[in-house]
Amino acid sequence: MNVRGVVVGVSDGKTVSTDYGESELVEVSLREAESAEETTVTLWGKWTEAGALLEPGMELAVYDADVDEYRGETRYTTGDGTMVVVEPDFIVDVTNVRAWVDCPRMYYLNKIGGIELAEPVVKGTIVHEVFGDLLRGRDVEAAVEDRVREAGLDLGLLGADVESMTESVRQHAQAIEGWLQQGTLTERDEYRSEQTLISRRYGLKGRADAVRRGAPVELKTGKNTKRDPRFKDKVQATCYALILGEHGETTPDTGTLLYTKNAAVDRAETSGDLSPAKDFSIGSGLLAFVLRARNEIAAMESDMSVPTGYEGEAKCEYCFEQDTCMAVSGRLDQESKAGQVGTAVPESERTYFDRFYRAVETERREVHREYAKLWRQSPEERADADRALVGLEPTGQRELDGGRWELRATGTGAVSKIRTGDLVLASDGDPVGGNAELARVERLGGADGEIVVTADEPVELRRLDIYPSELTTDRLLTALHDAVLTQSPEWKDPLFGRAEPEIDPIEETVIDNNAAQDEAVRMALGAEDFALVHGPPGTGKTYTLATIVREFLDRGERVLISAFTNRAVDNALEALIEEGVTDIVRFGSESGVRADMQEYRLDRSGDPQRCASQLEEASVVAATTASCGSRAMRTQSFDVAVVDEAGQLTEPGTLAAVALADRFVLVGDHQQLPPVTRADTDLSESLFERLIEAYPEASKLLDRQYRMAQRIQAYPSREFYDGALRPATGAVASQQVSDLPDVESDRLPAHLRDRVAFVDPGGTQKGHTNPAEAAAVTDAVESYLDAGVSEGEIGVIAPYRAQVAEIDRRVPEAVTVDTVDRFQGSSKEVIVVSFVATGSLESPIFEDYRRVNVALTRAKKALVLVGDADTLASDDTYARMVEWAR
DNA sequence: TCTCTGCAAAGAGGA
Repeated sequence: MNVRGVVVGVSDGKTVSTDYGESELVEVSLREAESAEETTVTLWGKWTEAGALLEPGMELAVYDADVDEYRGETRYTTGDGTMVVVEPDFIVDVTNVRAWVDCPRMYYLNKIGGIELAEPVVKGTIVHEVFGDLLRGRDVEAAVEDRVREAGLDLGLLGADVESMTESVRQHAQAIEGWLQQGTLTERDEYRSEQTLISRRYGLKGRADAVRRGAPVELKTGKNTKRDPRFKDKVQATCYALILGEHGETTPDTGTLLYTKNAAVDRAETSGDLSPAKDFSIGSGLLAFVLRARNEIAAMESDMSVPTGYEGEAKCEYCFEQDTCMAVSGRLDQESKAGQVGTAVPESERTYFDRFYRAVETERREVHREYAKLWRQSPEERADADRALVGLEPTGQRELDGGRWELRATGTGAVSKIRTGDLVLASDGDPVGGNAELARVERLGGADGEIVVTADEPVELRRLDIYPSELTTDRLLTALHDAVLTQSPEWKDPLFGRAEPEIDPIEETVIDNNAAQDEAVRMALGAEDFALVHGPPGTGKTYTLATIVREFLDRGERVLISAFTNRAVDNALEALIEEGVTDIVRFGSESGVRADMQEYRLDRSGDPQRCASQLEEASVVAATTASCGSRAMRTQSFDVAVVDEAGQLTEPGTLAAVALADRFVLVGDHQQLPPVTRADTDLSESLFERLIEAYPEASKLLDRQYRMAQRIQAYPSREFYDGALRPATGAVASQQVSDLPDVESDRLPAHLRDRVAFVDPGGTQKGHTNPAEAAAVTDAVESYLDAGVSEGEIGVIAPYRAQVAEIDRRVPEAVTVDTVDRFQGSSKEVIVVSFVATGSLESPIFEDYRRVNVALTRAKKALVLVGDADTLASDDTYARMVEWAR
């Protein structure tokens, strides 16, 4: 029997005499998830360790428990083959179990500090890729050369020599080949490389290097002359065996570790066992052990405590990370088995670190909840199936040069969040238990409805799921680590309120036709610590940013340009190029960078020296904040970081960029959309907003807007900018649709002749759509088209994606229809907004008034609001908006 | 049923 529920209470452990001698037991009372009834589970023997980890409120799953009838009530007890899982919804990565078994503190250090760029790591990555290539039947020489080439930037930053790296990788590859040949298995079908494995049952995920006849194979590029694999390596392979057992009919009873460096060890000098491949047997004891280790991690993460190292058996004197461990322990004043060195950062910084650490980890839990959506199979459970495209019909697959596969299918035409360029889980219909591969979306919803993805292995393409990645959360932690632990006290002073930011604006005028922009530039150039540029819609903040960057460059400074989204980074670059700056390196993935910026993109493959010097010698580097946290970018330092759309960035997200520089300039608008987070935590407020409130004198408001007619900007200015916003010129103030070529405003219906109009079609909200509003929006759009406004000059904004789809069906294709969130940053001559809500404004989407600000301020010459006037009037802010618009 | 973008991930070493 399986039982799962929330822990209500845990008894003290006790020792009892049984037929088999003395035994330990712990009793756990659970409220069952299914029945909501209370029941008791008795944990025996080693499973009592789980009892020690449990706290009321935590979840527990017990699989294959024995059932007892005790005084008429059903009780459960662990027996042969029972598996106990603490907090099963917390998805632990297999490599983390490996690190934890080695030393729990190592797990924590890896998490907060990331793994630094180092030659063994880069070589390891290359050899793993070659391993995959060989399993897929690729020629060794070609694979080695290609994979070394691809690591060009990393190798260059390390100053590594290509020839010796290639030679070394070749030796490792030969060890792999030797192993492949000596096996009796020759058919490729027996192998499966780099398989993504996700366990719902045990709360585990990972990528097995290879699976051979259903058993895990792990590649290690180190040497091991013992006969047995290293324990932590066995643990890793056993985790994969556990997951494979869940998905297949049986749990594999052996695993293989492949130590490829053994092949290069001089036989004359070593007496040990130099065969690279070492098999080991996987018994029930080891399977239960790895699960208990996984449980320890899940329990520790549940209360977010910090491991000390005493939890494990590791000997600090043998540990390569001993120095790092002591330094981190010292700086954060954490208890540590290795001890502490150095002085602790001030208490306020430790509190700050802790506060944001918890916020990021809370966010991580929300990412984990998205895994649960992967295993919802039935249509009813797929209520929010916009995270997946299901019911695809495979239409073909072919092998590409370099061993990857192109997979094709036709879709059902359903809408989802999946977009071209996304990393997704491509599967045969079951992303968890079936055949699934990480894949890249190459094409989506062409005219023929065909979907094209590329993956390492062929899969019958029947379903695509968004792959919940922890990359962002991981990088927020490393940014926090870098800022708090490695920056100087002086750098941190104003961030922690110990000193006012110093600004000595430069004297000379830079922008002579806009006083606020000019002052912003002069402040930014004269900032000792940081300066803040507050740019409401249409105030030329991107131009101001580009001018700031150009001025810094003229003074010989090295500048980092960053923003949360690729789009914002590319926009900033575009403005900089217009300023005549072209000595630029755009750091980012091919799919992320806009087509017209590809020529500036750093090619990370090729000659190491060339790759590295392109990055190191660039006076301007542009990257998203997520990329700023990458290993390569963390090796770089800048005089100044200039961050655009800073109001959209979490505090640690901003730190990822600014921690790479001596000083920084944040450009943004905290009255527009805040950072996107899943959980409501300290991450919801941007660093920009915090600093602008703490140090208004370090900020400059750009108060002249070049976008909206005066009639349009009136309400947003009053409501969101204390009335400080005004049109830059008379022409801006008085613009109207009849200014557009071939537009005759007398052809517009009377109610649309004003620059701002309100239409109440009297519809009813249905789910997240309102068909009557969609029709009214379409009418308004048609009216403007009839009056001569061209399709590309009209935009439609709705709060929900469902309504966006509803409207999109009805209007010509060249009319842009999108959610508020995705419209931020752009503008149109004519904007029509659909509010959807009728009856009540009780939806979180209406709570944040900044969203309305964004919607209204996209319009230049005409703005039409379509909504239910009575409903909107039920909220003061919206009531004022209706009054203004009517 | 709220909105959303980033990211390949996992990769090493030795008493």
